[in-house]
Amino acid sequence: MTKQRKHPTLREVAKRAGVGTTTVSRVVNGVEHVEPWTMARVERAIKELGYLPNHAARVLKGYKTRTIGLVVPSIADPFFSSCAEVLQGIARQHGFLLIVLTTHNEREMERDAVNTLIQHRVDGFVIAPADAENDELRSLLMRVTVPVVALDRPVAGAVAPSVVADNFVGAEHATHHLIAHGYKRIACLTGEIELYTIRERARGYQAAMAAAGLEAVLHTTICDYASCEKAIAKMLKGPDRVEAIFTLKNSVTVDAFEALQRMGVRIPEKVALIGYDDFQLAGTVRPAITVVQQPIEELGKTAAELLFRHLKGSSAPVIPGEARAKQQVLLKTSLIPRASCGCRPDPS
Amino acid sequence: MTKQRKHPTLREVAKRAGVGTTTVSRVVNGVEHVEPWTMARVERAIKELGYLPNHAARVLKGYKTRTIGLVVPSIADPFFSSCAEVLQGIARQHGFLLIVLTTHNEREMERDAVNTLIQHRVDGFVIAPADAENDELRSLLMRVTVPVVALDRPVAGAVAPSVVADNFVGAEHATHHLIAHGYKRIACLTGEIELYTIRERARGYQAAMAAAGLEAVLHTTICDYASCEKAIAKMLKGPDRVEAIFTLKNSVTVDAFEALQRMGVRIPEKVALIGYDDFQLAGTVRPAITVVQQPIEELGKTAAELLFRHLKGSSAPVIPGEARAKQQVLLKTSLIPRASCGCRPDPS
DNA sequence: CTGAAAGCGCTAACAT
DNA sequence: ATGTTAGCGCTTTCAG
Repeated sequence: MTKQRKHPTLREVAKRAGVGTTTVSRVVNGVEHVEPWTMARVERAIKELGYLPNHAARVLKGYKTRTIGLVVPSIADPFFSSCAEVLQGIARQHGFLLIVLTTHNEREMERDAVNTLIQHRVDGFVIAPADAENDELRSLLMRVTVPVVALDRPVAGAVAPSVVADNFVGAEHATHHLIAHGYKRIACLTGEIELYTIRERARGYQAAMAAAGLEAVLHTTICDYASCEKAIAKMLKGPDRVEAIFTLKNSVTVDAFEALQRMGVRIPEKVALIGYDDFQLAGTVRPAITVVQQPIEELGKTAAELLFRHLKGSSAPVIPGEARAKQQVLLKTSLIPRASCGCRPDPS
Repeated sequence: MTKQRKHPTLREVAKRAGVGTTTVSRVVNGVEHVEPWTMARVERAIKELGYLPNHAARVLKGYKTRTIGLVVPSIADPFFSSCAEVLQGIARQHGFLLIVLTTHNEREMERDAVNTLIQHRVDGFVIAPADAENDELRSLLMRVTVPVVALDRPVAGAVAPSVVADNFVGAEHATHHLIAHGYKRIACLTGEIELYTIRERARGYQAAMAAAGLEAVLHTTICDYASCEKAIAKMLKGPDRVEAIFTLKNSVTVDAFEALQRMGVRIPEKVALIGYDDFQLAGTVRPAITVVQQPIEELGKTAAELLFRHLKGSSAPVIPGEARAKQQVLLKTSLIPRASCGCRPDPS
């Protein structure tokens, strides 16, 4: 019952079919100039041996690897996993494989990830850089000779085209919305302020507040439920009582909602709430939470399409670094008005 | 400003360092017997050229690819993306890469995925089979000479070791819990009954009902909010009014909750609810939803560890198919009692 | 301690 | 229409 221990090679197929290796290669690659009869025998041999071409050998011969990479902070994060899903789908359509690497927003892991991808000779990759101002990453990317697309966060110096959501305008818009409701004291809660996206959102909030002549109240150190509850509890007492809260990331939105609920603070009557980023039950909880929704699928799709456009276009010699198209795509977010901002009286 | 267009080769490094290719290879692979001075020069050349070994060439020489695959229905699904995250992390610890392939539970895509992985000569892979009874997959897996681990769903015939949660007992337990609360008419709602996991859960529900001498009311065609609401509306009227609902998958749980809420049916007073699978806001909504929680991280971790144990162990010739260890790991689920089952009076 | 050379499996001239 | 052959970049005996 001994099965073949090794993968059959093209030569073995050739021998079995009684033909030369070239012929087998032709059949495998669907090239013409093969007698139907020969072809049949070769195909039979292939089937019998369960032959599958050795990818490494093909790559060594100069073939593309037909593999792309995705470098993201985390794949468990719904945002990035959705992007990954889209990217994987499009890659598959093109007959490409997807290698996923996570960085947890650490520069070192990011560098390793990119190097690994280069070493594996991927044909291109998509990356959500931990830090836009990372010089090491920039120069690394500069030397890369395959297409690279930045996702969700740009790379400074236009080293690669990028596809990002308009965090600034999204946050500005949400803040505006709160202001239009008549709230004056609007606080903004977040953590991970070191991230590009969060910083942009914070800037948007501040800009909207400044434009309305309102004082910005920005807490950037909310890292868990406890810190969130504490911050909110403090904001709710005293003469400067906050009337509305704008949370800049999903986890903080949920924590804030939970805290408000536990403290028995009615939303939006006592405090209004808007969160950045939509999530599964945002419309189901009571009150339903108003959020800024990001075009997640579209981000992934656009990045993928951009990548493959460069991939297909660059059968001509690839241009590295600065000469690359400096395409920067900025995608619109949308405000999903639900109940928590005060837009509608809580529905039945 | 012309950058090198191609990747530098080992030979180029050798030439530049004025040594033979063997020496460079030794330095790259950290083998001894290299004069410090020679080593220094080689390392300098490597740095200057930005040399990274060509993975394909190494593989062709018989190296392992140090790559593993993951074949799952969807990577956007929180369950599988969490598994993917864990797997990726463990792979990285071992210096391995992760290739992700999605099947959408379609046999054809699954077959293609496995073939692709074989072709890429991955060192092993984890797969969540669309269908345990798929003969084609079974024979395909039989011929595979690298370690394979089934995740979340087993493969019939013990063709590969598997790591799955105990869906049957989990559902049985939840149903028991409802019965213990005194409910008699307990309905079970789900879709995708063709999936192994769902079928097991349905069996668990039926077993528990039968054991209690209760009549099972099983709806297996809930596919969206509308069908869910309709089914619930019907169950709520008439003399056979349902007292409790057990939903077998996340989306149905959420839909059921939403429907009950919209219809103004109080939970758990009018109808109790337990859902299979925990989710982000299950504890935050009011009433908080009682759920069967799966050990997601542990599933991923166990599968990964199993895979790498086989990977490391099998430096000895690999045994294909039936001879492989028929390890079947069954992981416990846990019931998270919250308010929706009637366990606690709604907390403040 | 170091280098020359063989060959992994495949494709693509170049014969025939 | 089909076979022969030379490498792709690397590791690895085997000699020096």
